[in-house]
Amino acid sequence: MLDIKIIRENPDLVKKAVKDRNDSAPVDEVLRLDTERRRNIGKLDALRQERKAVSKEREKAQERGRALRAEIQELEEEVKKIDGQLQELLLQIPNIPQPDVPTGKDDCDNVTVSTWGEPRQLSFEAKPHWTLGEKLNIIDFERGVKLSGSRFYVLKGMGARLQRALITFFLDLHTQKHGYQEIYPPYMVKRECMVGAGQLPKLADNIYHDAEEDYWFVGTAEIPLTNLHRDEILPAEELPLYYCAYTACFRREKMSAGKDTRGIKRGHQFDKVELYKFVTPDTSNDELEKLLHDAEDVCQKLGLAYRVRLLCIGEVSFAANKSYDIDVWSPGCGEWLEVSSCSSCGDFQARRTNVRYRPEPEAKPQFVHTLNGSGLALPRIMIAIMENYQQADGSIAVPEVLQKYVGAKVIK
RNA sequence: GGAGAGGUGUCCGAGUGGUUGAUGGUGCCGCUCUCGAAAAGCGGUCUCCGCGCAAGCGGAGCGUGGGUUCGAAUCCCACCCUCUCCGCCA
Repeated sequence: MLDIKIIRENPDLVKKAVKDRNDSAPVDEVLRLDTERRRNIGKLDALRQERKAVSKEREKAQERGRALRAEIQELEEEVKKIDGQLQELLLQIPNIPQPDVPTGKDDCDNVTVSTWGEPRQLSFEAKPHWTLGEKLNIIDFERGVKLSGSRFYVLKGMGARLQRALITFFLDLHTQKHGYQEIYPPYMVKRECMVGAGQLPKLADNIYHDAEEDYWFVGTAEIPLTNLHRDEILPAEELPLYYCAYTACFRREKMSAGKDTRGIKRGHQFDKVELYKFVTPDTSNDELEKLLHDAEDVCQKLGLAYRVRLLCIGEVSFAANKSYDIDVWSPGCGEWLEVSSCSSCGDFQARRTNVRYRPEPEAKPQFVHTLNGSGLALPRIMIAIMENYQQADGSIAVPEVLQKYVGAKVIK
């Protein structure tokens, strides 16, 4: 959520951001309601002031009191209505991109800012992971479909083991080497958490939801982590806070119907280790770079070639003001796989969740800045490992850092 | 799910219709005292909204949302959460 004052004072800046994102958020309507709201609050406060004075005179002024009550109630309802509308619209306005975010509308306009390693050349014809997975009997697509339908699969034996090894490896690396605290959050959260993280109201179509209890299934650990300190004023000395969390992630993938239906690249359920930071505003730019490096480090330790892309405005997600993607090359399916997306959200999420800190002991509380990044997404990295480390006989060599976690040097 | 108890400021804990943002203690900050520290004393110390360049002025907030009243932390209704016991269960 943006500061209403910023919208009030820089309407053109906000409108440009909305337009560049191909969004249609109603900025003018927000401005109109804001004016309306302030006018009514002025009136209301004056009436309440009078009520206070009148009520002190006890029985003497009951008649005036009754009239005031009616007037106040009417105005209160009006203000409440306007407030509700304003709030609803405010929640629809996306974050304003940072100045160094390139213009553009799709993948083609993203800018590759760095690369690491050489895309692997195999001396034989690379097989896609779905072929390798079935041959090795570590991914069972048929039974996944039998249990839950399309976009589900079952990991078996060393497949399940490899995934578990990766999760543990990621968490160990981030907690022991990068300074993150491990969190195990709920996978289902309240509606207000979805709103806080910026998933609702906009992305409702893509979220699984239990209507009876109004629980919402997380599509990323970013959601519970964003809400971890909801309505808190954090002591300045506790910042920055670095958290990492492993969770399952659930996504309806309605927007991507028919896309990536083969293999394990895009399922309704997948696992991910997420990195999340609460920081002071002056440090958030540096923190984004550090976050990116922490995610890159995982790829490097796994020996996977990758490129880092700075996303253009059209590709930056609703709550973010700047994002980098990490794409890993995978020779089997022959594509760059997005294994991580690292974003800075400024105070956008902190406003929605009301997370603040006090810069100085007596100072007024200020909103913190938040950042998030995958570290990393499991299915994509599984694909990359299987396809990059495949051998001519169809077996898969286990990257050295993973061997102690997997308990084997080769999956065959 | 059933029965009971309870939700007030950093925390503890008063307050059951009328200057109560809210007694008191505690914590925190400043000052006094001291060679220094402790103790003691004095003062300050919540958040949000509106108006204002600012100083400041006004409004709102006692789990949440409604209601009664000239006036509600205090009365009424609904819901949420915590604790204890019972039931059920990984």
